[in-house]
Amino acid sequence: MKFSEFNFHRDIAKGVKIAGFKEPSPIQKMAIPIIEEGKDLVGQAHTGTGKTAAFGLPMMDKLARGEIERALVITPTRELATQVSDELYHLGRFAGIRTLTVYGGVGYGRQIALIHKGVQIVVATPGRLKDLYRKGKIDVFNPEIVVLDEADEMLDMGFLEEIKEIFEYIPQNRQTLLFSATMPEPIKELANHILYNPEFISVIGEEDTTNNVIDQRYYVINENQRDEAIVKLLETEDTNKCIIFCRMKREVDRLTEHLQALGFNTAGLHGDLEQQDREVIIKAYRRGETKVMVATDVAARGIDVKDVTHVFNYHIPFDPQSYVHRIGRTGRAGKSGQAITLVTTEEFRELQRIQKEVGAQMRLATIRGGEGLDAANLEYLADQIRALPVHKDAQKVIDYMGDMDKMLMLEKLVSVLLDQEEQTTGSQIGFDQKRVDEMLESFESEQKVTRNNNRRKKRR
DNA sequence: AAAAAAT
Repeated sequence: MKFSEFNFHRDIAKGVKIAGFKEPSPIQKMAIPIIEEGKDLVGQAHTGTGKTAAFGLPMMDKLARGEIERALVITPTRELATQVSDELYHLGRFAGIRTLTVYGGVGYGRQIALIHKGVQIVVATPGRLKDLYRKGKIDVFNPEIVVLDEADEMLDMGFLEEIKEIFEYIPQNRQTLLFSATMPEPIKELANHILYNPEFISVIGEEDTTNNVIDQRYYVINENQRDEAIVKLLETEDTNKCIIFCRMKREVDRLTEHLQALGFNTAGLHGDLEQQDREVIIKAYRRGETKVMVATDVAARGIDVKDVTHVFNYHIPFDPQSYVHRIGRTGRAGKSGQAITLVTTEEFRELQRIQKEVGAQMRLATIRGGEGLDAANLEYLADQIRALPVHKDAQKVIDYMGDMDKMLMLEKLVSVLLDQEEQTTGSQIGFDQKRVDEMLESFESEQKVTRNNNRRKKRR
């Protein structure tokens, strides 16, 4: 199937052609005819499926034909609003579609003036939009199509009340489209409330980014080894662009400075920065002028940057859902990606919760050349081994190895065991004695180095 | 408790 079969207005078709679009994606094939028909729609889809064009093209087609005069798109974050707005501008520029982005952190005057001047598409975040409607500043903006983008994210971020209020200001006589990656109960309820007799489409599963293309690893470290581990990983991994996620803004600032001091091409991003600065930083990152972005969860959702090879979780996120969104910044557009999480033994339960709750497939790994960094806690590793079906044999090995210096050895054993456990489903696992002997041998040679390193650290 | 989003 080709885009020409949709019979878009010639100026819209030109935008599609210049953008280099050839074959419509699954969601575009399904959504475009429904939207053209004027029906309400619930679309279940992740970012990166071609969602923006799926609603943007039929919407702008109707604008170009003069069938409608105004459309509204609501997105959860400012960055996403900018991104959607840019894409719509590029697709619709030959039809002269006037698009405006509306969000907080910038002046009111320009936004209000442009709306009164007659923009056709407003892409907005909930807070400022609600503010403008409530103050009666944009009574004139009565959209005939309304798109709720990433509705579940808005729910997660607590915008549901804002959304409901916004819909009180919008005429009932409209076409409403709701997109969401997941369909929790409150979203279904919202859909019932604001949509009329909608069609449902879903493209979940066709591009399951959580498990297929993203290789997910975790490293066990001590709390004070996070910086050291990140630096080592940046040095040893084959990275192009990468994102390091922290939990707190001041952590972002500190780590950014630290990495910059070490000569990494790094920028920090969080919500306390001026909106203008945020955009400059993202643009530079998009262009590849900065390679390492250190960020809070402000960058976890929706942002679509090409060629992000690695996502690092400096800390595991507070919210398990956030893990999925974070790692979804890599492995986009059919490319593979690496998701690496640093975790202390204290956080291990939380990591398991994430694995369970979102079905993430992570494996334990070791940092190349990072002796003394990985699996620095013997107790944790011993527990891991004890939890395995081979428990009895494992205990023998632990006893045999005895002291703390052998943690590297243990860690390797755990890796092997976990691998084995994966491969042999259901059956009892025994130690591969030959493999153990091999590892013991190689360990003997590494032991001295490790011991010396540990001693040096203790003295400090 | 964090961060996001209105100020």
